[in-house]
Amino acid sequence: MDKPYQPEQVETTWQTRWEKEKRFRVTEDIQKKKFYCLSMLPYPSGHLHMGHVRNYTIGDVITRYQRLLGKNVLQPMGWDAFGLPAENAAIQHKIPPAKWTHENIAYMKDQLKRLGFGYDWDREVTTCNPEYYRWEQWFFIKLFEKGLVYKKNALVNWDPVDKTVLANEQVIDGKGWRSGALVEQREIPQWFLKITDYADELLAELDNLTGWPDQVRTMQKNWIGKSEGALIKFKLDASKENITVFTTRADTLNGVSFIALSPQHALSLKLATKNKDIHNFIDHCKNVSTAEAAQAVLEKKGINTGLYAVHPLTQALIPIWIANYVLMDYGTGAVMGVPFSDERDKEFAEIYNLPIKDFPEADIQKTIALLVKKHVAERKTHYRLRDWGVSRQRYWGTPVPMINCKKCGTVPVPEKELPVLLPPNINPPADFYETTCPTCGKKAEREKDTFDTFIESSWYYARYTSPHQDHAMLDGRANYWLPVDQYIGGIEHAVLHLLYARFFHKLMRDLKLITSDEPFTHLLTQGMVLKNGAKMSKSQGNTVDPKHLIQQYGADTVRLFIIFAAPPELGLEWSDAGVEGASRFLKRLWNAAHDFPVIAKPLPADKSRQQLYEILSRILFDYERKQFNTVVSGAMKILNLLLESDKTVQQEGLSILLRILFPITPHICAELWQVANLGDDIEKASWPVIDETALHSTTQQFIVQINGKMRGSVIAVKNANEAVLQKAVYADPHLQKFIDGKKLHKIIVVPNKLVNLVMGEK
RNA sequence: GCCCGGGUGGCGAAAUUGGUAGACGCAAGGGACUUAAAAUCCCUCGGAGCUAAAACUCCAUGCCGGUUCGAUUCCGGCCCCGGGCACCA
Repeated sequence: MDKPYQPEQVETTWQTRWEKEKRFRVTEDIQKKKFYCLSMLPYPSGHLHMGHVRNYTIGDVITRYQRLLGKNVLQPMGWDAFGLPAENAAIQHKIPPAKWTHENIAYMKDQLKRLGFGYDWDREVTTCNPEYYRWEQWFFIKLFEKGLVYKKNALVNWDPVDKTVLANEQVIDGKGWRSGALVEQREIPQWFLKITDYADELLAELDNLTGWPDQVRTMQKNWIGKSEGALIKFKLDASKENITVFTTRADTLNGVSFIALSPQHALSLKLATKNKDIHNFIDHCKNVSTAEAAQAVLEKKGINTGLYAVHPLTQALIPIWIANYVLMDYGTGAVMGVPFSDERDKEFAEIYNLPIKDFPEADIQKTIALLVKKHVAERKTHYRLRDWGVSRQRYWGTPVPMINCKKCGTVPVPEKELPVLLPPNINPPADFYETTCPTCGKKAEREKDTFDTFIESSWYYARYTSPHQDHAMLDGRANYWLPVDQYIGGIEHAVLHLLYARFFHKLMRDLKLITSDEPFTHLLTQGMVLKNGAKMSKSQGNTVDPKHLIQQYGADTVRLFIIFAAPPELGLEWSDAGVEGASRFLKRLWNAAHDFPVIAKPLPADKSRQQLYEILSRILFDYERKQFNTVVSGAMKILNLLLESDKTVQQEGLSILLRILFPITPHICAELWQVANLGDDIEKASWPVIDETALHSTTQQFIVQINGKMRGSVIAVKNANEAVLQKAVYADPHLQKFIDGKKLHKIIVVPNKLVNLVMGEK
């Protein structure tokens, strides 16, 4: 009687062995080809969810596959540990954010280990530890010294009842999520990184990122949004002032029927001081979240300023309005309203009965050239991309390492005083921020704000390469491992995280910390694991904890199922059904490996062996294109085939089967490799290759189509030509009725696959 | 609203990228084994028509149209679902 398959026992055995042998610890080895495989690090929210399992299983499959190909593979793991949920937990359950975070990390780390992922834990990064964020503070100061950092006023969501700044996520239908109060946009001073200085390079290099999905490259291209247009000046009728608009359609200048200003435009604000109606309108416009999506769906509203601008060509007077759909962040905060050619302008014009002027559209480039010549316009390249606001009015984040001195202004904290540590608790004593100015020595105050957590996730991948380095942000090891060869993470990060990380890489390069231009050469954007049709998230309370599945079926079954359920890039609606099938397959594999005979060297040239290698060649192809779900189907086909095959192929087949499944279900394959007497350690075996002799055959099946419709098939010699195939088709009794009484016009042959006879009436 | 994806049996999906639509699996139904159940094994399984059964025919990849000998795949238009929209991560 066979020994029954007990996953937990098998998995513990192998996990213990791998840990003891430090199997996944790697060092720089110039003799071997390196491969850096990275999965996006998790936010330690409490438990792993199915999205994590999917992400990390894909990463582990690629890692173990590359190891079997003989490469020196680095696969690290860490924790994106700063963020809003820790503060919410602190408020709701009175747990300090640090305690909550570290407990979550301990729990989730256990879960990752239980799933058998091959990480080099020696390189673990936890972003809320001072050893990590001190280098972020150091780096920020370097950028400040280089002039890549500046401070300016910017809008935030303000909850007037709770008296706090709200994240966009915390604004629901324009109201604060806890207080229910109508939010207000409020202007406060904030730090910005000059990502726009890098806009051209970030855009141009997208063309070189051929290992990235086109989808992501397109999204980033559109996000950067480079557009060639013109600045056009409109003189005010009643004064010497001007309004400058940016337009990509200077050729529509003749169709202008109004000028629309953003409510935050300097002229709008100036008018508000004198005119109560305008003041009230601008105030009213503030009652909306700063999120672009919220503003884009607003009903269009405006107010007439009573002022007029002079049309630069016709000298006609054009009314100036303030409109809620004009964004201050884009262009100059003022647009020329051309209802005839622009949908939004048209909608606005219809609401306020502004004229819609008909005019012939002209060539844009020629018109701009002409307008420039007449001194009416100035060529301007504009980017949709805005500088990155990195200040957050929060406790649980990296403190901004700056000091505000009344006399000297803003001064960086001296390098030797880094790191600037977090306050001891969420409501620090008033004197906590008191300090002295490093320049003049007088009393001064430290910055209370912390950094956007996107900063931590913009360079963690580099820090993994230089673990335990206390004297520098990165060291020489970084250039051995970077860039990352394969990055895997959710499609929801297609723009923000991946663009910021690219930006940071270029900043680190320009500060001579690394030499490469881009951080990630290949990117796999895994589809989201959905529950009830929506993204699994803690705030929606629809996460699924894999804990019970692992307990019931074991890690290999969970890994196998999540890989089998859908191709990596597609969304996956979660359902527990189907896990049973994965478990059943592993039991059948277990039993088969115990039953199959050990035979020395038969290698018969039979049909099963040919099929075995046909399936294998497909599997090897699927590994290369990372379509792992069909690797699993292929493995199932091989097992089905072997169970029906002659004993002579069974051991050869099993050896192949275990090796191609090993990256997906490593524990059971390692165990069965020993059981089947194939060796002590499956990782010492080479990756399977195709035996061409097994595939050798002289004949081939050809699909027969008549007028493009499949009507049967014929067997013919390999590489058969038109004449041979025609003869075979005409000789086939089954195909007679499609041929009789018809005239052959044309024969189309797809080599070794198909023949199509195009026929008509005689 | 704007940008990017997706839509194929009851369900997850496949189709080596323009050439056999539905591989592989789940669920379901029937059978074998069993005192019984579980487990396991075998068979059926998109729809309609025609059959005693097979064979065969037609329809079918969100909807409408186009290109092609041939379209799930390419092009145009629409509908629905998901992701992102700069302070969720």
